[in-house]
Amino acid sequence: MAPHLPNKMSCLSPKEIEVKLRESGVNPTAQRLAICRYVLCEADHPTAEQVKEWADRNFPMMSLATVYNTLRVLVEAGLVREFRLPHSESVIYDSTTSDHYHFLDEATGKLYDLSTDEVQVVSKLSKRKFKINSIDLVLKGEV
Amino acid sequence: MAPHLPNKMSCLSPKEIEVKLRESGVNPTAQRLAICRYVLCEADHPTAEQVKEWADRNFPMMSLATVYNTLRVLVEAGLVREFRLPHSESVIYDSTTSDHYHFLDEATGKLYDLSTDEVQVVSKLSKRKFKINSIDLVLKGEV
DNA sequence: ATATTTGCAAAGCCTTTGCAGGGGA
DNA sequence: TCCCCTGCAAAGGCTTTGCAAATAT
Repeated sequence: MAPHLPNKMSCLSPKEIEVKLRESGVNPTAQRLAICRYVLCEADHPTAEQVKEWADRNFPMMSLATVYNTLRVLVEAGLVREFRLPHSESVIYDSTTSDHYHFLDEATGKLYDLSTDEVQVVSKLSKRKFKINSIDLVLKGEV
Repeated sequence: MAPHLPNKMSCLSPKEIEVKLRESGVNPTAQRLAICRYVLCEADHPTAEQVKEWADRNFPMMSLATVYNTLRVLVEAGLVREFRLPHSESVIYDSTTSDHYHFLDEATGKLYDLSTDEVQVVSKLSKRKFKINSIDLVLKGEV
């Protein structure tokens, strides 16, 4: 029923996450590892607030600033992408780093990943005039 | 060079704007007419701040709250759409109410309208499972 | 007279930043 | 040691809201 999740880094071990951080030039501190365990594996398009709530339950004493700082570090390292939905104020963090799109269930607010096989964007724009670097696509409707 | 603008309500007369407001169930006050003159005709994907700057120049003594309130009224009346770009904090108001997409020139920040002829979204999702109500598409790159 | 609308100021929400203390290499 | 990280609190940007005065019907 749900579209499959393209290239999501699901269920990496703590050790694998640590390696991943090092490879990306990020110092693997305890807080960063913890947030990665949640954001890269367990979470599904979380907001910073949801990460903070998770931390309060699973890694007490982490400040909100650290949550935001860590998420920014992960984004800069390319391990996570961030974006906003058109009508939401919060940034959403996405651990799926390959090209993909989104389907927003307007009834529940749940966000599904869509592969570039399931949905395609066809441009008839002159490639000489328009150089496309990336595509943000959100289909909105009901599942 | 720029893609053509689909269905933009360009250069309506004040009288036509007034009629449009009434038809949409919006009381045509002086402030609302003024903002509509800018947003529906002159402006190009303005933010609330840009509307306020325009008002300061052309319709002094209009408060920021009135700008926001009026924009919300216009959105609720369906005369204007609002959305946010993935990496911007500000809401953008769009007077083009027919289906269309956007191209963001990452070098300049300028936003172009794209018609659904110029760019198409092809869904291979089961129509039984996914009912698509609307599509938000932003191509990012350089012109 | 009654209902809307305006405008100021204050609050709200999400996010970032300054700075001091603390930890790892 | 030295550098980076953490965390608190304060500030920042954008938007909304409470309420009284002004306006329109």
